[in-house]
Amino acid sequence: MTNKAITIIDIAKLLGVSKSTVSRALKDHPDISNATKEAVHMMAKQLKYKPNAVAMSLRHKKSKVIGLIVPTLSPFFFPSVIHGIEKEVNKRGYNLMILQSNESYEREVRNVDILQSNNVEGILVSISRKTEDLNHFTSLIEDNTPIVFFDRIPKSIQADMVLVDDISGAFNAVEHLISIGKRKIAICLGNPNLLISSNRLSGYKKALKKHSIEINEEFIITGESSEEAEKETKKLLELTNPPDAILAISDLTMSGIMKALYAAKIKIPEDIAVIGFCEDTFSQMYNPPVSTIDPMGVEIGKIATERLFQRIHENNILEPKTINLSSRLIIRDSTKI
Amino acid sequence: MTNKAITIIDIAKLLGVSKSTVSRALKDHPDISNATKEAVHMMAKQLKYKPNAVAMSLRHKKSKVIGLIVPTLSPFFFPSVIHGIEKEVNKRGYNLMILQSNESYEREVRNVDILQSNNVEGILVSISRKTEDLNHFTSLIEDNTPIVFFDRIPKSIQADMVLVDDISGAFNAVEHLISIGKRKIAICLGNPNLLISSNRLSGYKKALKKHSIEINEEFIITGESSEEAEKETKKLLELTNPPDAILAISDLTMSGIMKALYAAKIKIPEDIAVIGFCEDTFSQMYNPPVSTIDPMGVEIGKIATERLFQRIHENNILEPKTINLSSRLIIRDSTKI
DNA sequence: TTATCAACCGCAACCGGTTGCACGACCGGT
DNA sequence: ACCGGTCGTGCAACCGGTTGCGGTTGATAA
Repeated sequence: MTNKAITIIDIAKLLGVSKSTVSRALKDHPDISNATKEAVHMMAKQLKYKPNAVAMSLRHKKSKVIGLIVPTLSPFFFPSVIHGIEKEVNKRGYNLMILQSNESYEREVRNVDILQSNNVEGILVSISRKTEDLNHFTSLIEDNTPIVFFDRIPKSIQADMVLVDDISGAFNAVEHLISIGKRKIAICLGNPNLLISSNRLSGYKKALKKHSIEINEEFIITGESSEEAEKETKKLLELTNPPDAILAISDLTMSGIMKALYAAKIKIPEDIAVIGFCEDTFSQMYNPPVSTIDPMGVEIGKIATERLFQRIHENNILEPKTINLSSRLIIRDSTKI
Repeated sequence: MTNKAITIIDIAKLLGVSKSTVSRALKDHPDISNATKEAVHMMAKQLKYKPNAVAMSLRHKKSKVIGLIVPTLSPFFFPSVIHGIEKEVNKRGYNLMILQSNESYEREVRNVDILQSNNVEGILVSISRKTEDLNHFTSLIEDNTPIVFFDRIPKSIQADMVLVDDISGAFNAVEHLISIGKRKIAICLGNPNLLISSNRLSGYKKALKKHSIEINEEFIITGESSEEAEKETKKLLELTNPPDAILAISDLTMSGIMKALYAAKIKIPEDIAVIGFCEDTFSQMYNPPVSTIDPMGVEIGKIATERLFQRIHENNILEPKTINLSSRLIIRDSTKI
């Protein structure tokens, strides 16, 4: 937009009418005669007039923009969520402004400011690992800005939340492993600060308890990166009594686990069955394709966005609600005995 | 922002000064006395004043927003690019508005309009498959809007382009396969409308020619989806004289190829070596990890954004330039004999 | 002829900042 | 006492639209 863009004033001058007339004509206001309307529309088309969204945003305090804050854009989960969000946002004629917090509290606060400054009509957030203080969000809520948290949700705040039921997800995965005859079931966790870690762990424990399987602390390992997961898995394999199944908490850890198993020439699922919380696309890339409790990134994005627009359209007077998507267990060869 | 936000007028009233004074005080204008400045800053902090980016954008015709149009947000390539872009954009205090064309020409045109309407200061584009007519871009360029095309570039337009050298990438991949003793080399293409398909194919042919290997049309297959690639690969394997190496043109095709090879219990790389244009993260998920000509999504995003800011800062008077990143050949077990 | 009333359109304020210019106060020098 | 120059601040226009209200015109009714 470095060059001068066409404005309604240009049209008005050329047509010898006032800019208010042009404005009204362009939106078919009944006050304007058909002749004038047609002339204005013609001229607008001819000059390739494009309404200035910024000016309208200033006037209406409505920007038609939704803000999104994610901790990271690295694979695998958040890009999928964005995929789901963008579709819904676009469908409604809105646009998406994406900001990354990079797992930094300060950046997150700054990002909230930026979105406010830009008059976004609603905000979708997955909070950073470092975020403890929630003032930047509570003041947003007090300002009456529609907001929906997803996946990485704050523990104590009155607002909409969208997440998958990780506890039952892990529970089902472990029960599935038990159902195919596995009893020495390991779990590889990710970052312990994340709610998903503790939730999935508790689902894991719950399932073992139900089936009277003792919890073996040696089977609970942590791998925040693929490399770490690989290393820890190798240690698992060296145990005098190694596991016969592994539950991976994320795509990243799954990747490390599979590398370790490949390297050790473990037979999957005969020797060790494998299941993980993997986005569907990626879970099929392994050999064998791995069973998965779909983290449903795309769906989360979709549902969170739908809820946000509900808020926007109903003037933000809805009661805060937590939407718990039940996760989908997809069984593939890695757990088919 | 449903509630009334604090404006400089609020500050002005409370302090009994004019809004111009507040405006100048907030940006440390030398005309304003220190006493006034301090008072204003105090009050601003106290009221949690946030400047209205929309108003400033309207005044300055500068929005601090970069627009991005991609054909799709589905894995694998474009999310990586966005990862690279967002980092650079954010580093410079700008924000990113992301639009998807969904491979539709009409949506692409609409998206260009939207970005113009929002006064974005620059645009990054990877064009849709359907795009033949380029008027929406040429008029942008005539309007003097900084623009950089990446990856999916239009054939005839005077503008900056960023892409990886696919021809030499494919060439090097094939030479690498030859160097490990393979001569019956197949290639699995993707959408034939894409420049990357024809470029990578021509690199493939060039390498074969150089080493006096006859081109076998049976070895040139097409799989736009993973499933299609899988099916076509199976057909390859049933040939009386099947290939001893396969070059995959994308993550998606690689996924299908590997599935077919797994199913047929082909030994990789002994029976068939495999190499593909895969994002690094994903290429390591296979068993064995596959060699790859890194499509360098993140880097493309980074370089394209850097170039765009160069344009923005130098008033868009640069000569159009095509930046050809040379691709990186990463050798992993799938081609290690 | 004059009051009435649509139909059609323009004026001006507004959204929240920025900025050129003018203005008043105060100073020192002559 | 008068002039010139700083210093600090306010006025008002501007960015590009929107909109309440009021004005003009012509036709129709009284």
